[in-house]
Amino acid sequence: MPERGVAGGAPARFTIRAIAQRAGTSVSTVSRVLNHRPDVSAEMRARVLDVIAEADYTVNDAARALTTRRTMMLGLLIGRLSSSYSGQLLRGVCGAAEEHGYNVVLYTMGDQPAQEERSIRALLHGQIDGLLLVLPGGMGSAIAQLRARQRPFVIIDHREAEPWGPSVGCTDRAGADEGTRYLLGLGHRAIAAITGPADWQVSQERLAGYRDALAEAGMELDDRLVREGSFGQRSGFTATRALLAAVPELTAIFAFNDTMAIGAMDALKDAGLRVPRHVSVLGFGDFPEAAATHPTLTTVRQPTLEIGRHAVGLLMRQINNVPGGHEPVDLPTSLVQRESCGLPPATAPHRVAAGAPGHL
Amino acid sequence: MPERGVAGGAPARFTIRAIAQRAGTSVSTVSRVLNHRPDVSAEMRARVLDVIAEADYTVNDAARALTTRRTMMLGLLIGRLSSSYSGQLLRGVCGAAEEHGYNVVLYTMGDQPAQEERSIRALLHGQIDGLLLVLPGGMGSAIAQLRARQRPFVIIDHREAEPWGPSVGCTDRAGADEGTRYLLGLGHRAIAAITGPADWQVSQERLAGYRDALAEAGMELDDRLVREGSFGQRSGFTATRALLAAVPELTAIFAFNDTMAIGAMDALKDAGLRVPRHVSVLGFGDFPEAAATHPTLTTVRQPTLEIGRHAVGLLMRQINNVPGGHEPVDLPTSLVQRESCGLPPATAPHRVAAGAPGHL
DNA sequence: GTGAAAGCGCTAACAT
DNA sequence: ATGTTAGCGCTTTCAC
Repeated sequence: MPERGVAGGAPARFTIRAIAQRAGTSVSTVSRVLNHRPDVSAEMRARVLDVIAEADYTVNDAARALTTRRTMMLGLLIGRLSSSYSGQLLRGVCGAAEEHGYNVVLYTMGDQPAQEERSIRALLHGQIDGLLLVLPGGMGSAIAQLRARQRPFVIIDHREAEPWGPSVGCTDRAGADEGTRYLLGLGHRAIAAITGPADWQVSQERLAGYRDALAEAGMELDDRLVREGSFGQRSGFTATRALLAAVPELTAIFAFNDTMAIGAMDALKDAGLRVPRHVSVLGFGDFPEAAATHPTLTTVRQPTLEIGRHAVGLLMRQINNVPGGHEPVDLPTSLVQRESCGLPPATAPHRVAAGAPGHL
Repeated sequence: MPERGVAGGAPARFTIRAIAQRAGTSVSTVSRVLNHRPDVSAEMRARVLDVIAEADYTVNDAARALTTRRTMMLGLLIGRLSSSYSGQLLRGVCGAAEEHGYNVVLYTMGDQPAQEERSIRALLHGQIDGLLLVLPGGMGSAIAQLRARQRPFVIIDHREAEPWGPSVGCTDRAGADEGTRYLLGLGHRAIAAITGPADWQVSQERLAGYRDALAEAGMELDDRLVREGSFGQRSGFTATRALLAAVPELTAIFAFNDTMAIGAMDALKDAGLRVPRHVSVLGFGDFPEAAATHPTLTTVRQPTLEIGRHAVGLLMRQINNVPGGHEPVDLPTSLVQRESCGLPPATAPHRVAAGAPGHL
């Protein structure tokens, strides 16, 4: 419940008029100084600046927004805030926004559906100048509304069905392809995949890339080797256990994000297997913790920070009516080789020799 | 560089005046309807609402902010966005803000010092109605400025020197005390501590709690058992290695946050030691991943989400001129027992028997 | 219960 | 280079 009008808001402050009077000039001149306009004499500028400093004056952004029709605020609508992914994205978005003189308003979706309404309303109300949407999938109606209203928006890590709108993602499919080929190149043949939620577009793309690589090597996708995860660590753990039980001969696991890869390594170690000696683990994302695990995680780098930056750039183009920037963009992924992938063990299945089954 | 005035901003929309005309009434009546005022006849309200719906009208928040002197926006200034801690906090803050009809503007500090200036400027400019500050330490000048201007603010997880300002944290000292006593109760005597950065207040508090518990048990703090970490996973890993080398007889490690605890478990496993059979590990925070590690992490729960919620509550009181809420508040910590702590091994040092030194 | 009118503090023509 | 003035779209007295 909004508590509007409950009591007085901000304390009274100086206005541009007061500054003008004290400086013995007009409000427009003060405004010019405030906005760094060139057409003010040096001495006048200095005088005004002096008065401003002395009075400890600050402009009223609400008034400015009312006349300029710009709030200098961007919105960012995002779901699961807890993940490492979101942290990176936030950093990219905030950093880039700042460079454009913009601030970022955060809208979290929580668990409720249709929570995106708040952010869209804000955009429509002119509280923000543009909106960045991080959507796992669906949500077409919200997009349609924004499009109909012609308000600036950019979708992150998701591409709508045609007609395409402005979006920024990465080469998920090619990245998964490259990762899988890397594993194949090392000599692995039984490569398991722990996917993300099936209805997320990125999961589908990465699975397609995985399949591409197998096909290229003349192999088919083996259903026993594919498990659906939730992008959470626990799901990587349990999927790996199931995989180990069902397909003892596997020598590599490709987790479709780093968090699940960490869970997978946990499960492997727990089963008495060493990474990468017995089983190689490949992640996707290159989250900050990928470099902190032990062994460090080899992973397909998702340029999350750059995606955030790029999305802001596109949004700024729309806000400033610069042509272009309305088409989907995919930033390149890259393979980051660390310690968690190696040659497959000479003899398989090695599980038998390794012993130490853990408390399965 | 702000791109103000580069081109037209938002497209023209309906105004309250247009709605009034179409509904055959006055702007004030429309305003009353908009603000759910009771003094409007039912039929008039219905008529206005109809017109609003038909015209797809939305209020202009900038204009509203100008007259009410309220933007319905809160600021949140925070450093390291990548940590799990910040994700939890963001969720708490955003959720609580929403319940008050508020949105949250994010200000990240990045690496630059004095980056807090932007958020404070925003508060002073009336772009936000209040500011939440997450500060590791110091930053007294910023606080002083806010205090001098009488603008609403609340500090999170840090308590200023007297005169105290409004702040919300948790019982770090008591929590560390309880955690250490738990370990002592299990029979551990050689309990190592991996602290956070020495200049962070929370590090100091937790260290004091650790010392309290030892003192209570008639023990003194052993310098060899205390290592300074950075709250990052890697630092937990390296600190544990150093600890293992220096004090082979240690049977428990108390990491001052969960991230370092995870790094510690990694190092332990890498050295061929089982958790908790050979060494117990206790964390601090109860971050989401604490329940996802293997073994799951026993930890001192820091009510991060609640801290965020509580801070918002305090801020709202200030904004609404409700008395109180200007003193420091510490929310209670609690011990979450999971799997990573157990009895110390019967014979120590067990390292000798365990073998498998890893690639130290 | 409803309407008229006065701002909120700023920017941006337009004049000089 | 500087000043005058008309809004931006809303809320809010104050009349009626």
